[in-house]
Amino acid sequence: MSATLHDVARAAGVSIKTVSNVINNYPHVRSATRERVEAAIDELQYRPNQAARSLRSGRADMIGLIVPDLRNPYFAELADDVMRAARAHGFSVLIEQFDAERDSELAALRGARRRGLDGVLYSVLSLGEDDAALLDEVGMPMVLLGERIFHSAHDHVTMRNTEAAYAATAHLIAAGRRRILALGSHPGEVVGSAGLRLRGYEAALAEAGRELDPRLVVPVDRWHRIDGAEAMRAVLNSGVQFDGVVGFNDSLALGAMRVLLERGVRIPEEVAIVGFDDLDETRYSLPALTTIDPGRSEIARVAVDLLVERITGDAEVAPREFLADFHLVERESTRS
Amino acid sequence: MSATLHDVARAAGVSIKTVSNVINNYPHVRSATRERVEAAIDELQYRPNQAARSLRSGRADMIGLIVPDLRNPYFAELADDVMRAARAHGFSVLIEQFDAERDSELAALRGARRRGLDGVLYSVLSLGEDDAALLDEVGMPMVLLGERIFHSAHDHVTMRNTEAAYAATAHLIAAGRRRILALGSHPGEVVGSAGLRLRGYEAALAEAGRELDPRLVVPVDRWHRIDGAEAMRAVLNSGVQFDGVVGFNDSLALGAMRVLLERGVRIPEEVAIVGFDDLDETRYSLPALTTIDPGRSEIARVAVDLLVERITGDAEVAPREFLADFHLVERESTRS
DNA sequence: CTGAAAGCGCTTACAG
DNA sequence: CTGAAAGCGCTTACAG
Repeated sequence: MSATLHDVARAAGVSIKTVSNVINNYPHVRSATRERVEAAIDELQYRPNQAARSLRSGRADMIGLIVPDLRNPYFAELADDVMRAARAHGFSVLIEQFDAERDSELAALRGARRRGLDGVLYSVLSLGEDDAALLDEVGMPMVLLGERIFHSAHDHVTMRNTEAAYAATAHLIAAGRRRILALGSHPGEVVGSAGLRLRGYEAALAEAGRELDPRLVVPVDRWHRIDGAEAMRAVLNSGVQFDGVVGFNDSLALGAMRVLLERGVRIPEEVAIVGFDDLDETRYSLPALTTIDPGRSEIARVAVDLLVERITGDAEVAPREFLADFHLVERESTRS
Repeated sequence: MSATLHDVARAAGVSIKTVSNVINNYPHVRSATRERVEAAIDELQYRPNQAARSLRSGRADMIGLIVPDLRNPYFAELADDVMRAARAHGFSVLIEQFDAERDSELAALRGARRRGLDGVLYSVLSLGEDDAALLDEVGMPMVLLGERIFHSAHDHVTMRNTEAAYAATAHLIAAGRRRILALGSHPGEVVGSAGLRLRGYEAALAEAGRELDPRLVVPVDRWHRIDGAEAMRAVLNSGVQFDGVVGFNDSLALGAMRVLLERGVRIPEEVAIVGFDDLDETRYSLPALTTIDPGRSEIARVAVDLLVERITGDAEVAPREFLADFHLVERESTRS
């Protein structure tokens, strides 16, 4: 078995409390004592037992990240950002994925509790406003990412969906595009990302004095590449004319772009495209995709900061909302 | 505070041992007793304290996955596969990323120990054969993924690099390609993936009675998209003629493909390309990329199985090696 | 600046 | 089939 605090204390000729003080960088330890203890630690290859520490202190120094799917590059990049932010606070990150079904999402939330985490970042997907009560059952500090639940008692970090979609659409209008497709709507949705982004699209058209042509608002099921490709195929087959596309995320835009290129449509000459998310790969597509940088790394950093504050500090602060700064990244797909 | 075993025991009128038996599905509990205990658990919303459980049992039911970088889709997809495999055994996965520097890799290994994990899956990058001793210091069950360290005392799960590269190259030869680029070599490397794949490339040429033209073996620094793009640019500028490319991974192949398309080279008519890894996105590139499916989900499953066996079972079994089955996935980039 | 004691909430032996 | 006791390895709160 590996060495314990007692073994180190015995070897260094001090009490276990003093060893604990050294390990936890308690400042008032005489430096001679500290050195003796450190020598014993090295000698015995002592490593604190995390379970014992956790049991006594009530802290695991670990947070959960509950996301739909790491194969989706958006969440993989978010996970990377979150892990870096957490590390800066000395926290590890346990990632829990869930599938498209609601039950799987609830199971992931319950799992967080079972695993003895200190708190969770939860990227809401299927749960809606009616589920706010379920969130309270999680029973630990939680920060929400994403859009669905607006009136919950939790901190909430997200992007400026509507403003960003406005900016993306206005960018195409300024480039002289007359008929702009909104690719990725979820009909009937109001508070989700799709609803908010559609609002920005509409606002930009209204601002420019354009009529909204409902045939240009293209609904999709999910926001994966395949959905963008299929929707674009349907649009092309329907004969609707357009010269610009606002993809509600990069995957949709990339899927649509692939179909356009396949059909021999020139980008950006005939059709200009903007996406959303600034995925790493948008820099490497051909043409490189103009997109909205939603401030994801800022979102990750702020979300971790808020969560750590809840974990370590006063839990009685009122729920906070943070909206990250975004900006348009202009690349080849809209450059004339 | 939340309820403890004692609270439940008191409410159900039994000892804490009986509650523990119910929670752990110990079979010999009278069903009337079980029901009474379960009612008390529901009533009090009791959840076992994971730290206490862990301290007493010596098990955390958590494994580490140490990988270079989740932004790299290969590792994101691997992480997804590993998490699914681990869940089937009731284990969670703590992901620890490291950067390109050796020190960061060592820190990740040390962190695994500090976090009280039961074991780790470690995807070796910078550490070499000389570091085998360091691996033993990790002091917990470990399964290696990848190539670098061959003679270690640990289980090792990997793909058939040489055979797969042979198959990729042979596929291009069979399609009538005469001058095939090997994109992604690491000069001087023997036991790493690059060395092994180069060997397969060479073997396929030899088998077909072709001479090896050293100008067709293109070294790169790392295996990211940008490296494939830059290397391809250099090749095109050098004037070396070729009609086929074996990219040593998909990212290199996709980066090279982008540059070829930019220069107006037709794929596959003028140049056919094969990659390695079967990343999700190779299905959606234009043209879709022919690639090697290295059996990654099998690798993840077997690696988790071996690790769980080490954790729960007899640790004295000799180190095992497992090579996954691969296959060539033919898509547009080589289809004539 | 350091120590002796208590106890976090479980599971593990053992007993009956 | 169930119970009473011990103890996993720390940190906390207190004392000096």
